[in-house]
Amino acid sequence: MASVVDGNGGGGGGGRVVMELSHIKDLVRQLEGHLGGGSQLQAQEVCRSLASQISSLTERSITLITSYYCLDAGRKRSAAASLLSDVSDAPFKTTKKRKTTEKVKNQVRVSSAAGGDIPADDGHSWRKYGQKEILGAKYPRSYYRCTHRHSQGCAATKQVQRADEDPTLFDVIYLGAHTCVQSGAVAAAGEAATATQQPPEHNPNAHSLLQSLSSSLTVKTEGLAAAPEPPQGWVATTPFCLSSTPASGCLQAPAELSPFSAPSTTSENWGVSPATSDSNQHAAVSLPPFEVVAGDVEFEFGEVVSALVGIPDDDFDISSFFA
DNA sequence: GTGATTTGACCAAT
DNA sequence: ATTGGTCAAATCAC
Repeated sequence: MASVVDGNGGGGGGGRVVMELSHIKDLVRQLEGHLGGGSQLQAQEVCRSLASQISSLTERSITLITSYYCLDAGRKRSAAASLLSDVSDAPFKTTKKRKTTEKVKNQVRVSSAAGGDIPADDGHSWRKYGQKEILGAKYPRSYYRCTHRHSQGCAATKQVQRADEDPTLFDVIYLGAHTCVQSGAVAAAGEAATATQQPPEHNPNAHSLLQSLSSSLTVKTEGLAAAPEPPQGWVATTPFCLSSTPASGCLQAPAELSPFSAPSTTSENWGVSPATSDSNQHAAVSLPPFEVVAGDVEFEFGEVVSALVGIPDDDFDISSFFA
């Protein structure tokens, strides 16, 4: 989370955001402590109070981040706009034109599935259409497009490249948003996802995911303020598993790595693990800490969430996710 | 037979 | 000229 602000520490808002979020973390801890403890009426009152504080603190943090972007000569702001932009107006073209910009770009690092040669399933079906040796990289880059490209005109593509420093890790760059309707994965994300649809110009899959998230997440912000910068410009990132079949080896984040966790610096903190078959009906949807990289600009969950859902970040009230 | 993968070629951006 | 992204024919797997 701290990475959303200047790494050089010069940003006036950066430290404050960290402080605010640390405060939120403490409040959430208190909230957890009151859950299930004490008399019900008393606990309810305390929880309500804490939730209110969390809500206002998150809004303040968002304000700080927003003002930070405004101050930054519009660079990150424009990148954010790019992230929010509609990708449907940039469909795959019939030419072999190289596409470099103006596309939703979501960069994550994933571990190989069960230690194998391929990245863990991300819940979508992909078809490989190319492979290329990349200058300066040990391993070739593979190019995938959505299987439903022709049947449904889905323009989503992804690039997978084995990390130089750790062959068991893959850098995956998702380009474009899925416009296809996948049976299974997203559909299983919850009935709520179908109840309220966002306008088609925004990513419906992401919205489904986020709705699931909002109903299933547990808030923990362990070690938030002390989170050091990640190596090589990567913030520990993991794909969000949309798979409805947990046994298929989808990434499952430990509880302490909820979406609101601080980015961890080691990939060992997340990865492939069998989903437990407990009573948690949301177990199939796991959202480890993730960060979106748009161009060379990084975004954290608030902005990412607003971007994915399609709500302008100025209007986005992240406190709703705590409700 | 059908669909996925491989791989060399093509083309645009830099 | 170099590099990266895509195409499409050939090949493979089921």
